Amino acid sequence: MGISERKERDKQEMRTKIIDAAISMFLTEGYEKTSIRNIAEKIEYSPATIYLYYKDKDELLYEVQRQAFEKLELEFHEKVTSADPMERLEQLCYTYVRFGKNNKEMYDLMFMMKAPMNCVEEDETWNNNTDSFDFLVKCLSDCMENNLLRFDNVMTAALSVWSMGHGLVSLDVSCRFKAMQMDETSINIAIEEAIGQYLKLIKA
Amino acid sequence: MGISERKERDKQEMRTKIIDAAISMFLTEGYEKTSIRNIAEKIEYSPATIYLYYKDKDELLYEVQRQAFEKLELEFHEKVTSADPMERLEQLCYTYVRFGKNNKEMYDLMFMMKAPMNCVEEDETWNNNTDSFDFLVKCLSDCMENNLLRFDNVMTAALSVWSMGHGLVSLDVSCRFKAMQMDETSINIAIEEAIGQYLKLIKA
DNA sequence: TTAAAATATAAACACTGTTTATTAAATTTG
DNA sequence: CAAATTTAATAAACAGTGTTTATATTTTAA
Repeated sequence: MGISERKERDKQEMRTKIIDAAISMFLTEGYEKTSIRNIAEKIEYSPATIYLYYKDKDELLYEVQRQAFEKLELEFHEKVTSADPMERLEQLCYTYVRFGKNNKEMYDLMFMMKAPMNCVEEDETWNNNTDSFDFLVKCLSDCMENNLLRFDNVMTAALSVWSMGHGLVSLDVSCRFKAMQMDETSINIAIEEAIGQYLKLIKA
Repeated sequence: MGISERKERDKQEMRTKIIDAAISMFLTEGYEKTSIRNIAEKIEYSPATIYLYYKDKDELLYEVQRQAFEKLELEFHEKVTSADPMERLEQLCYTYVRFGKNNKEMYDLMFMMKAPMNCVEEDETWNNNTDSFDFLVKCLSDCMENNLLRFDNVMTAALSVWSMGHGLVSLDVSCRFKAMQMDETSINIAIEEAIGQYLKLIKA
């Protein structure tokens, strides 16, 4: 029965073909400005064909998000290498913010896009990013077990650290730091300073 | 020459009619899902008429943002009333976060929408929100002049405080706290805790 | 080789923001 | 007051969107 296996391979190949085109276009043009027709044109298939492999445009986004979170997690495992818990936390924070700044469009798809989150729904779909989040929680627990942090609740700690990191990145990604009359390099410096400062503040 | 004045009044009235419809629809349905045709239908005019009063859909958004920032500033002046600088900072932080949580769709238009910021352009358009930001800077300066804060640079301080506040609100608005397996009330409590915690941390 | 199943697509539907040519109304001028 | 002109509103069209359906085309099974 090699035939049905080859068919399955072909199907996966096609899905990959589509998602690769989608990724590259989402990242260069953004989600909204990328149309199914454009993706279809890029892979030289008709628009309707895409709907044989993905339910709708949102499902393309979910898959892209999945891969993006994989990439973030990989970055964590590559860059958060210290044995010292506190040093690990520092590496984690800098890695997170730099990941956002180096992959702005991707960061937008992961953490800022509101459209397909659909606050209401129950969603199996959004079991994403828990890995990365768990990574943070683990790191914070390690610090707090050794009384290295001025937090008394791990979840509040995680919420705080994440919010600080996300605040810095997302205001930058959405260009809101324009409100501060500073040039780009000054802002970049200030952002790194802010992280360092924050890390000092939360140290016990 | 009362005629041209009445015409000017009529024109303003029409602009108000349009923007009021736009606001209410942006806030209930969101910017993307609100169409010019829907707005036109609501005010019982043809879609093309709107273009006689506003250049395009983005210009509607800019006007809505302007009014939203006015509302935030008003809230600041209403709720940030203490004479004590440090107490003022606390009031400011809580006011900001609660404003975001009570006006999620509006907060999205103000601080999260990427579309019409157009990072590149020079924009006179985006002289918004500087008032609110200046309010924060003033508040922080007052604190720091009295050595009440563990910051040594006002701009870094402003960047940090804003990022923390924005991080908390925007992750909530965009439903990303779903990654933490917590119910809504727990998250709301944790957010308020995080602010209190942060304020303690930055106190000298 | 023919019948059946899987795959791809053209065409259509109901939308979108925006522009243009046309019509209707209000105002100014002779 | 009537005619000419400016102003205001719109219908219709353009080029685009996500998505569905009915129609080929190709591949597999009998």
